[in-house]
Amino acid sequence: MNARTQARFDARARVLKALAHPTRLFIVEELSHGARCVCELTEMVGADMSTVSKHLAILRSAGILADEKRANQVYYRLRFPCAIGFLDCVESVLKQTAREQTALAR
Amino acid sequence: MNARTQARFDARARVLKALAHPTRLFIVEELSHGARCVCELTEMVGADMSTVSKHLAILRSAGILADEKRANQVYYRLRFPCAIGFLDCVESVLKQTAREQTALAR
DNA sequence: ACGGTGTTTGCCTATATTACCAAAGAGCCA
DNA sequence: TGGCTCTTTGGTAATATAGGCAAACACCGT
Repeated sequence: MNARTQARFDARARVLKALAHPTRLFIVEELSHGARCVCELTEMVGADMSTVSKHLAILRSAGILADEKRANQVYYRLRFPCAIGFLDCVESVLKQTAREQTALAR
Repeated sequence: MNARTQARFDARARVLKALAHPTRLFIVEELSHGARCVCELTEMVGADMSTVSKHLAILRSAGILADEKRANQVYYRLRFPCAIGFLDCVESVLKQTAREQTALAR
């Protein structure tokens, strides 16, 4: 794998890594319904606000979210709705795996 | 976020985490062209075979790959071709980000 | 059974990630 | 301005991930 190829896959992996966390996926799903501020997301996630803020920063710097300041609140929104279609594929992996587990248990 | 929701997102994150590594993405792309044995992939990746084997094990246990023994070689194949359409979305994030970087540099 | 090839596993070290608390910033409004 | 709310940043400890080497395994062909 040459340097150029390596760089291409590094970039892709960076985006996926940003998504590869339960809390961040939850946030992405929630934002697919519309923009939310940090305090709303913190409430829904149920973790420390600093923790949620860091998760948001990770998603933003990966280019997945955009932020916008309104008064003294910061609203985040999803920049790539395809990130959701995305998760449908993940869902199909999970469903299939579950089906197989059931089959094995029989 | 209740326990049930948590579990749902944990499961999704597990699949994404399996994909979130440059070498593993490279493997997934390569396998989208057909099954390959560990030695072929090792050659292409250019890392230790034990390292590649571990990456394959991660992808397999996430349900993304299936393995099949032929003679004394193990062939891996992609179980979810949608994992590729998947990456198209990632690509769109990257392209957009690149475009913005260019705009900023002007 | 034996040697050889291909693959996986165990062990170890280096590095990365995560979560919380505490403190610093930012911006509104009285 | 000063205080208040919302958000981000820094520090830290616990945990997870990654890669290579060496050893174990698996299976073919003689």
